[in-house]
Order: sequence, then structure tokens, then C-alpha cells
Amino acid sequence: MHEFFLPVIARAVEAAGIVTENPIRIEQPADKKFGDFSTNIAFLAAKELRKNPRELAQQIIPHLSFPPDTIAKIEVAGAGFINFYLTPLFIMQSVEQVLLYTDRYGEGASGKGKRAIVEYVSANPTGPLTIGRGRGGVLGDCIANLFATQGYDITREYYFNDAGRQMQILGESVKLRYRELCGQIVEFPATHYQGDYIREIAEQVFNDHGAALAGTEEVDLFKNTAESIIFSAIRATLERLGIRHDSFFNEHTLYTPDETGTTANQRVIEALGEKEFISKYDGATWFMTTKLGQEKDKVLIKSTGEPSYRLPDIAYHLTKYKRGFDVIVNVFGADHIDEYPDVIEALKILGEDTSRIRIAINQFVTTTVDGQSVKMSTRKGNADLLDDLIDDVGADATRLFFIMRGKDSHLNFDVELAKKQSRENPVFYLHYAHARICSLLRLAKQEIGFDPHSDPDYHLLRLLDNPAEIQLGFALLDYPDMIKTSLRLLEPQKMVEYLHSLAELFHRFYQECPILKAEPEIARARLFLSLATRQVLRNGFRILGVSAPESM
RNA sequence: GCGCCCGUAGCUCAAUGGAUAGAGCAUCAGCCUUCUAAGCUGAGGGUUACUGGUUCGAGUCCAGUCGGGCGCACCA
Repeated sequence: MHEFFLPVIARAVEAAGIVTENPIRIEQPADKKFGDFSTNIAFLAAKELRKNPRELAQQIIPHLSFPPDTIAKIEVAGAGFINFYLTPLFIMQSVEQVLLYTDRYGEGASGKGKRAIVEYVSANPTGPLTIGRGRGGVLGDCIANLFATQGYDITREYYFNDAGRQMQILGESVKLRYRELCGQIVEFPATHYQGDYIREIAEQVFNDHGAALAGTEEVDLFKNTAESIIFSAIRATLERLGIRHDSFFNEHTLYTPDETGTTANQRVIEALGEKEFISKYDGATWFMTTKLGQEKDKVLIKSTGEPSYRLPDIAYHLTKYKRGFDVIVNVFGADHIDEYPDVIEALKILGEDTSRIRIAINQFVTTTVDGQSVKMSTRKGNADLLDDLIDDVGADATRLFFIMRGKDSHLNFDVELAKKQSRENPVFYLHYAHARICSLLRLAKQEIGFDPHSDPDYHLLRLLDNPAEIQLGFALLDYPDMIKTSLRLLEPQKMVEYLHSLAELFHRFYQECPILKAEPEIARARLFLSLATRQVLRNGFRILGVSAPESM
């Protein structure tokens, strides 16, 4: 709809002789009495030109030229808003688009020919996924889905490191538990991984090798076994939520020399060195962030000779440019908040276009059980596992609860609520609307032989003019703009809210307008409206990754 | 101490700088001889943490204060 209004308004502003730098924006007034759409361009131009906004609005209006039968009324309201009222005919006529485009309704072409990479989850294989990771995983997955709707060629990437110190400690942890199984008495340090899964992996090694490795100092076998078991567990958990990555990027490749004998990490040091942002002191190699106004330089290569995490991070992001991505999205939790500014700075220095990078940071998750807040903790054995949560509330509720709050809000995951098979649970409210429509359409086929495909006389929609019908139809037209808004803000929550309000409008329509009992043409028209609603619900559910049950 | 996020109805949360700050849950009052009542209609409930500032207009932007969360390693 924005695309419908913007050019007309732009032409009218120009025709009225108003020259303004301000972008024209369309908004939907909260209150329908101010119209279906409205623009504040007169305010913006008035400020710039030092004129009266109401007068400017009056000058613009005569030049607004819309196709016939689309706009019922245009008026100046308040101090200078221009409000537009659509005709019911235009709204219901537009709903036909939903039925024509079906699964592709809402898609756009702004990403056509562009490649986007969304990096999310990216947990190192040191343990099972926690609930906190789940939020980022679902957020990233939905964001990737949103990009895909606009025609982007999308790559979902998982970045991991199986060579660092944490992995070494993981191997050690398994080795110690293995030795316990061999009957040795071992001291298990607090710095090691405490979780029960370590014991399970040790048992696996013990089953395979017996006590033959009891004396070895080697940790690789323990580490590799652990990595393989943990990674497949992580992937299985993600799979349960419908999260599948296209690409797993191993940080280790950045440490591997290419044909010229240099590593990606080394090339970063060289390139930053050429820009005079590298300094060596205290036995380490530093990124001179003090030259950028920061308090301290940042270590890129430790005095041990190992790179710190920042160096491969920079090298990794350079690969995203080298691989030709037009849009680079990183999704991570609030604990990584300090990580990206240095990477961005380095990329800037190296001449990359950092405006291509979008960062989505999600705040932490607490779970509430019996009204008691339980704080998540990591690296201890007591971290809440994502798998347990999915067991408890199911994949749909897990996904929806993770994204039904803004990503900047601390999420309070009410486990009891998510489990409830009742009205308080928003998952059920959405599902119910869909199932109700399915049930209605089944009955329509049975009772009056309704088959939308054999006789697609969608134009019957134009017979509808009840306020409940018009409001529902209007909401359906809003869907494409809603996708764009969610994408622009990297915020799937907008979509959840939209679908909730759509479900609400449908229920009201269903309550107020008899469908099968109406006269035949009206009945068909209302069934088409229901069909269109189901289509938009489905399309939205697909973006959010929740199921669309046919019955409940 | 420094950086980022948050503070809105009893609870959980919305509100691209716009018009009378909205939903859900909870509470109260109605609606099933009629297509799924897992639904709908209505009511009550607010000094948007606080103090200033910016402007036609501030929950939103800026400064400061208070409160909560997360970071601030030659860990990732």
C-alpha cells in the first residue's frame, strides 16, 4: 500500500510547487477516524519553508490524483495531517491479490540479485545448546526467512571453532571422566566442564576402548569424540526447531596456510600493518584502537603466539566480503556486545563497506516456573537446556515465545504458560484461528460444495461491505508492508503482533458474519475472505517457522 | 569507574518523533436451539522511573539522576 500512495503524493507535492528535502512517509493512524493512511509531509515541509502546515496541506490536496474508486475521502485534519480513506470496494478488490499470489503473497523483489549471509547460533561444540542460544537461533532463522521473502539469495551460516583452548579443556574434561570410569581417582578442576554430558561422552569412549586409554596423555581422541557427539546433538536440537544452516564455517581454516604459505589471520595483520594500525609490545601484537579514541589497544596475537579471538573474527568477516555478500547480518547475544565494534573498525580501516553489516543483538532469557524467575547460567552444569524446553513446551511454543518479545527486551519465558493448551497461550490463539478456518472450509465443501479452485470467482469479494469484513480485508493488505517493516528492523516480533491482530480480526468477522448460512454469493465471498486470511496466516507462520494445524 | 540494553496498566509486553499511550493475561458484566465458546462484546485499571532540554508535536531524541540486566582478559 505504501507503494500505492508514495508516488501520488510525491507528484502532488511537486505539482503544488512545494520543494522539500523531506522524505514522504505514510503511516497508519492508530485511530481509524483519522483515516486508513495519513502523511505528515505538510508539517515537515512547513518547518523547512517556514509556512503554515495546514495551508500547505490544502495546496497539496487538489493535486492528489488516484485511480477512480480507490479513495473515498481525503482531508486535512489536526494541525496539518493529510488523511486518506480507502473505499471498501478498493480494499476488497485488493484482497483478490492474496488469492492470486497464494504462497508468494507478500513477497517483494528488493533483494533480487543480491546475496545475504545471516550468521547465527555459532556456538562452539563444547556442550549442548542452552535456552539462551535458542533465542538467537530462532531470531536468526526468522530474519533469514524475512530476507528470503524479498528475493535475496540467502546463506545461513554457523561459525564455530574446534581448535581453541575451550575445546582443549573439553577434551581434558572427558579424559578425566574417562579415567574415573577406569577406576582412577581424579581431581576434577572447577574450570572444567561440569555437565553430565561429559560423563556420557566418557562412557562412549569407555565402551569403545575399554580401559586401554587410561594412561594416555593424549587428549585429541577425547576431544574429537566429544566434538562429534556434541555437534550432532546441537544439530539435532536445531533440527527440532526447524533450524538448518547452509554452511558451517570452521574458524580453524583461518589458521591454515594457503598456497602462498600465509594464513588469513596473517593477512589481516599485514593489511592492518600497512595502514599503521599494528604495534608490537609486551610480547604481543596489538590492534591500535587507541588511535580510534579507545582507552586501550586490543590484543590480536598473544605473547604465546596464538591469535586472540578478535583476529580470526576480522579475518572471518573479510571472507564474507570476499565471498561476495551484499548484506551481512550477524545475530548474537548480549554477552558479545563488545565484540563487534573492533571488528567493524578494522573492516573500515581495510576499506570495506561496513554499511552492509547489520547486527541483531538479543537480550538474555530468564525462565519463569511457577511464577519464580530462574536465571540462566552458562558453563556450569546447571544451565537450562534447549532440548529440555522443547520437550516441555514443544517446538512451536519455543519458537514463538522466543520472538514474541522485542529482541532488546529481556525475555521472560513463562514455561507454565507455554505449556497451557488454553486461551492464555498466544500459540493457541494463532493456531486456533487457522484451524477454525480449515474447519470452516471443510464444512463449506461438504455443505455447499465450495471449491475455490474449480470456480475462482474472486470478484464476489466486492460484495462485502460489513465493517468487520472491511477491517479484516484491510489487515490482509497490510501484510506485505509488515514484512518489510519486520525486515528493516530485524524484528520478527512485529510479525507475531501482526498475525495476532489478524487472528483477532478474523474471530470478530466470524462472530458477526454468518458464512454458510448467508445467501449463496455472500457465502462464497465470505469464504474467499476466510481463504485469504488463512493464506496470510500460513505465509506468516512460515516466516516464523511455526506449524499451521488443520484442526485442533 | 567505562560501554551497550531495559524501566510504560496488578502481571507479561506494544506503540517508523504524530492526533485521546494500546494489546494479552488477571478482575468484573454480558453472548452458544446457529459454521470449532480454544471464540466474541463491554467495563474498570496510567503523573510512560525521576529532573531538565530540543520542537508545531516527546513514551520515543539529547543531558543528568535513580533502579535492573549484560559486558569491560594476552577466554571465545
